[in-house]
Amino acid sequence: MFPLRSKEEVVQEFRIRSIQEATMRVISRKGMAAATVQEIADEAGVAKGTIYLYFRDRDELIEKTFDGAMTQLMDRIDVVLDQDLPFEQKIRAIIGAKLGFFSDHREFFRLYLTLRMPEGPQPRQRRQKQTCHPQYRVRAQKLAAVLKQAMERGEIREIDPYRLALFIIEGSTAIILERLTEDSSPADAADVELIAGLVVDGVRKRS
Amino acid sequence: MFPLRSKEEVVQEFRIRSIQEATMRVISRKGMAAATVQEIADEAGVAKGTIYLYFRDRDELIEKTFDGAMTQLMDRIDVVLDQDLPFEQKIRAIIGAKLGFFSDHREFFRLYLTLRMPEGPQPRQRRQKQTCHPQYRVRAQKLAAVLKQAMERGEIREIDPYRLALFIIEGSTAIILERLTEDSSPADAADVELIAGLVVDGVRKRS
DNA sequence: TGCTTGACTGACCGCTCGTTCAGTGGCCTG
DNA sequence: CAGGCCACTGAACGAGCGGTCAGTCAAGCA
Repeated sequence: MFPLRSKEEVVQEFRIRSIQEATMRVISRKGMAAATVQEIADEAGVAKGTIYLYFRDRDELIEKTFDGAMTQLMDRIDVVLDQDLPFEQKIRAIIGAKLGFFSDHREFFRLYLTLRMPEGPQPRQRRQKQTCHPQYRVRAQKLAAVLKQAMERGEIREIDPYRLALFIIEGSTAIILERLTEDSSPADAADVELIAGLVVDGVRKRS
Repeated sequence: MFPLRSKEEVVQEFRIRSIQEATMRVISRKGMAAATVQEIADEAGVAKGTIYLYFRDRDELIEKTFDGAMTQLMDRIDVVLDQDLPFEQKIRAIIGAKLGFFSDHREFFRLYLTLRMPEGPQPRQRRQKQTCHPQYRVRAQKLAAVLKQAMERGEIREIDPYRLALFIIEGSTAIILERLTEDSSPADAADVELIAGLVVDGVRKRS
């Protein structure tokens, strides 16, 4: 009979979600650098000051927004990575998960593009803090581990696993992002098949 | 006996080159958004005002700097694309050209990362103008045309050529950029071979 | 119903950075 | 050598931003 969350907590969560969703929309419209706190506030239907009740500063807002979405994506993929499947099916499942996620969160992609790049070699930037995450490398390493396993099992040939992981991730991401800019894309399954086929067989004709 | 360029022209060209090179260095250090005109001027050893003698504004400076480097890269690749070579050799040559270019211009990569992304759907941005180039798409289309040719000749199997082009470009770029962050990379030829092998055969074991 | 509380507001502040332009000094010309 | 020219300088300007905080007001309580 006791409510799990008090009324205040519910309101608070709602605010945070509203603001984060507005952040995603604005960034996907204007890009990361051009997204102002004022515009995010307008989009969320709150005053600028309200944002600072829930987030320390602009950087924390963007970081938390990104992390939230990224965690969702990672969770979907991790489920697949941890399953014990033959290589080809695993690739299909991973690509499918990724593709589905980007379809569900079309606004996310601009943010993703801006933040996935490797962190700068220099100690600190001025305008945007060290938001550029190591997550990207962690993800690639996780995939690399799976690929290495497949090599040890003899399912695929021996290639530098980390490079292979990068190749698969970026190659497939390119196609998935392309889908987002298209008016009408082929069925999800068709592009999953296309990418999986490329990874497995390359461009070589199948016999 | 008449000099091809007057003294003034030489000085002018020298200035422009100095400033553009400084721009690349600063952007590669700080990233695009955090690179200020003041720091670029300091790096080039001129006063801030001098930059505005040669470039209308910051956007033109960055755009011209990017275009210059990009044109060099495109020229290198176009030479290969227009040659009449069997598919595998062509892929090797293209990747080799790209890889060589990024080795020669390590500072370029940060700029490249920032600007290659697809242009925003919205009419105009605030901070940075519509600098995001269609060049990226043009390049992908050019490669797609070559791939289509190869399909018609029966050298490779039938796949959506544009998607295939994106996959190859982004996949290979990921590995090439990775090289730039490594302390010591394998020989150029080794990575060219790795990428070409992935494109041609995928991960399938060769018989 | 009057009072208290605190979530929310938005005008304001300080600061950064792109851009300008009056001033300077070195170079060429007559 | 005098004088004009002009590439160059950097202090100053103003736009625009992130962040603040005194004030507002609706909801809950006594």
